[in-house]
Amino acid sequence: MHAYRSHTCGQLRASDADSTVRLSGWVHSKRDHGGLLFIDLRDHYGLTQIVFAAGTDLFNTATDVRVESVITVTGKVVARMAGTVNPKLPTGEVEVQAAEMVVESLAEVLPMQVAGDQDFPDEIRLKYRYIDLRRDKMQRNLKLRSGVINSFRRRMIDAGFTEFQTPILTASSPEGARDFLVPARLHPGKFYALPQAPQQFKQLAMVAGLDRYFQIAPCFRDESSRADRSPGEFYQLDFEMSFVTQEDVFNTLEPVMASVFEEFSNGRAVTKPPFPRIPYDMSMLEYGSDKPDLRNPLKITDVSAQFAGSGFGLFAKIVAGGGIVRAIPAPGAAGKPRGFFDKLNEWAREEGAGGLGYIAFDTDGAKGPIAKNLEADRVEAIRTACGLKTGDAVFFAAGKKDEAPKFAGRVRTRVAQDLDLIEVGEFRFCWITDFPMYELNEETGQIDFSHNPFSMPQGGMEALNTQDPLTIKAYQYDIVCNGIELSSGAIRNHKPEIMIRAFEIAGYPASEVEARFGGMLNAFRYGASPHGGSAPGIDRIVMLLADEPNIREVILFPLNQQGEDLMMQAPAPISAARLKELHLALAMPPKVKAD
RNA sequence: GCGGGCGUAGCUCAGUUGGUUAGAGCGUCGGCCUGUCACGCCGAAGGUCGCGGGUUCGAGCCCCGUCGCUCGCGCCA
Repeated sequence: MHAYRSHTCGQLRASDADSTVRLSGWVHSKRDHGGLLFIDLRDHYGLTQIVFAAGTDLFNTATDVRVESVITVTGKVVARMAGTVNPKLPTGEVEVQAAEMVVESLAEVLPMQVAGDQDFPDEIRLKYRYIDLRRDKMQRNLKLRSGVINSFRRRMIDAGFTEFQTPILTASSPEGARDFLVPARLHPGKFYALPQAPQQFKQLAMVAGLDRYFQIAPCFRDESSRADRSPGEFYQLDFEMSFVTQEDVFNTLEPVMASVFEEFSNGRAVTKPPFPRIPYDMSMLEYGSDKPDLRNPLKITDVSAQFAGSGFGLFAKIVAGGGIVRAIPAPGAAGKPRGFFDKLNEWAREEGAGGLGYIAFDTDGAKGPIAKNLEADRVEAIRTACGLKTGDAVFFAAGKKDEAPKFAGRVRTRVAQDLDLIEVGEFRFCWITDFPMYELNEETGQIDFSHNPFSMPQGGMEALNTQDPLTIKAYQYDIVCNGIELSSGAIRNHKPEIMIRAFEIAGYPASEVEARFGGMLNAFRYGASPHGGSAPGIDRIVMLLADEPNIREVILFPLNQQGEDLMMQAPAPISAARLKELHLALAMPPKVKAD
């Protein structure tokens, strides 16, 4: 066995000239000049140019080695001649004159190229992920991911937290998503669930007196993927604290989050703590979303009153029928050509809205179909309510009470994009607070939990017993950055009697609560500290910092959108013998053939 | 489950109003080249235009169906 590298491919500098070195790595690119051959040798640390002189066996061997083969080269480091220095490479002042070469591994013709910046389809990238990962961008993203996790871990420990591991084979948790299940061989007909989050375990850790827990926790949910949501599995910075109020949780996480982002932001501005706290109701009104992108300066106003009983019959009718009208400002848009407004109207129809009305406040008065029919004093009232001046325009999202606010939010995003108002290169954080405890299920007419049933209701038992359930808020909060929800969290309900009452309102009898969550309820009967926490998503944070539009770009070996691993061929059928051992029988849907 | 986009050489893409033998770059193979660094130059191979059906004298292009990938909705408290 020969010796491998004495240096990495990113290491050599002018000061190393005249020393003899040995480098190992991948053939990144070859430039064959007939009598002279250059190879850029690549490893995790960088590129170094190797020179092969003509007329030797070594030269012929090197000529035949395909790109992405792995070689070890021994030779002398020489300073490059004037005019041949490559300023783009840190090692560009030197090159290695090859004297010996060992071919460690020959590469066949590649399904995708590593050098260059050509794009390849995800199917190929995922099937040959080990080649895709050789590319510079992927190496940088994964190093960033490691750095972010390391930084979180250090800062959490510095903040007095201790890291613990919670079980992977566990029982179904109350997160509300579909579980991944694992058959229990020793218990026929029974299944483990993979944790959707370590929710109950971290709460039990608080009851155990561990005071401040955190974990870089793997979580598993059997739900559809999105660009910012990987199918199946993801990682959270899961943490929980005893004897804290909501403000204590905010004050603990904010400096950790802000400093991790500052550490890796590359000069992009980061919101300084304290982050803005926006109550859920206000967020839905002003931003039309519970995860507002604060880089977008536009704010929505409710103008239902201005249209009630007005001359603009369409909106007047909507308001009379219990609907609402929201106004989205479009600063400076009054001068835009008719096509600008038509295009948005067409977009709104594609979005399923009736259309997108507008008023343009031009120098010679209010313009547009709505302004023609709406009384002048009402037009002026809208202008004032929205804080608009001459030259501005305003769009209207009108509809049902539960639909119009969200549509207004999409209009807000779209208008800001079209007017180029979103400040890129910034990280704008906020907390969304005071989520409703319950919501009305439109289909069944019943009252459901709107978020986490284990949150403490604001007002406690008294609120549960005296208030209209739909007006009760929870100590439940989200942290949002640039319109992306990084995490939900809550002050938990640690009182069994309040929990049973809270479930009773949502239609669950005490017996069922005891049956499903008896473990945790019991724990709360033997002395439970009040506690709360949160769990920011690691993948999304790295995605934001890496400025990547898709979460797969920051995951080592991601699944595709269908939840398949094209490289490892998962999921895969299992043998009849294994099925028998697990006491399972398949009942295939008619469309799918068992393969 | 539903909707949008895409599917042409190994890869990225072009392909006119439906009209002769479907093109380019990268990659591959062969040849030339001693200072390149995405080297350059010459040449070659490589195509079931995702699949099936239809319209037409004629389909990569139009229509219907279907499959795959992707983005979104539902779902994800």
